[in-house]
Amino acid sequence: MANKLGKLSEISEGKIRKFHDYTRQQGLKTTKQRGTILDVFFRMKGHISVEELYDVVKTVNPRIGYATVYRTLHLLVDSGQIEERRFGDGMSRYEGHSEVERHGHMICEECGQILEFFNEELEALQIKLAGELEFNIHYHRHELFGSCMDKIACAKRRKKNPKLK
Amino acid sequence: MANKLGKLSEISEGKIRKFHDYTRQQGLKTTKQRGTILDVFFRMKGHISVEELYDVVKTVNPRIGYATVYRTLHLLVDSGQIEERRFGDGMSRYEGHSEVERHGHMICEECGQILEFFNEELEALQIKLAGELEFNIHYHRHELFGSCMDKIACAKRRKKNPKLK
DNA sequence: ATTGATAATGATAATGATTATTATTTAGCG
DNA sequence: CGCTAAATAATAATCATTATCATTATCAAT
Repeated sequence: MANKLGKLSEISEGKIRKFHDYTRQQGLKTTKQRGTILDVFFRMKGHISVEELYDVVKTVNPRIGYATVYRTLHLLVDSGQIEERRFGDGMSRYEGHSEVERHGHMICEECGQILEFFNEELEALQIKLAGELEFNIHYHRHELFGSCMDKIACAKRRKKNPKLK
Repeated sequence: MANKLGKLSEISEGKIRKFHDYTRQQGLKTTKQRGTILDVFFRMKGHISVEELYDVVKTVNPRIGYATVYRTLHLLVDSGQIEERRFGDGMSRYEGHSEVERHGHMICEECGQILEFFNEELEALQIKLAGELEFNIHYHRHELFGSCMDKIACAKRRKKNPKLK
């Protein structure tokens, strides 16, 4: 199932394996459609919307429906292999390649670029603050909205992304 | 226009005044409906959804429409007097009583309670991290999802909030 | 390999929050 | 008072996401 997208990384292969462990354990079935969707998803990079994924999936198998893409992404989230994000552009985005477990995002409001950041000190501080209010953190969301300074690349990306306001 | 909601705070009165400054400056008109909506909104506390606000507004003036509530909230945001938040429960929530400019939220997944937190060190750290990636922050969103430890109150709130999953 | 129970699929309708439309009413200035 | 632009209320439209349902595919047991 080689295609013009990047090759599957070790990490991705591990995630696909864990996904299959999960579905088997849940008594769910293995299907070609899910195989295709997983394969495509894990070759893409970044924070992928359902539409973006579907568009590529269609090029591999045009008979796969939108609903199946949704369902498979939900299963991937349930199985813990990917994460759902909402950055306020009106749709969910999914990421499967977190370099680190917990990280934040900087979202450029000009061009839509998404940078990731992680900092130990920040993590510790959050836990400390939660503790002070007797709060137990399951997961967090930390997003900085603003503008990236890479103005040339920024303008280029903007052109490719006409949906941006 | 006294009702069973709390009384208008100094801060709220200031915000209402600034709102009127804004609309006048923009050449917009003053209407009874907006007056009612402002009055109700600023007597409520917490992170208010359109539906919650509309339900109370209706009790004051049942002839006010849903769309007017939306429009007025947008105007309030545009004028800088309140902030729009999305916590992932599928709808926008608005807050007008930030004790501090920038703060984060801890959201209890059990009962829906929303706590606010603020920390100087955290703010400084964010700016530093953004600087390292040459990113200029306009605003941020920092949310910790988890469980509050106040289990008795938690269960009570849960009962009042049947929409929670 | 065949069968049977059940999960998965694909097409499409439904949902629900938000936004746009439009005919009518109202505010605010001269 | 009368005019003009803005605001309102009711409702239709939008758009991402979910639910529905008839059909098809998987897979364990035979």
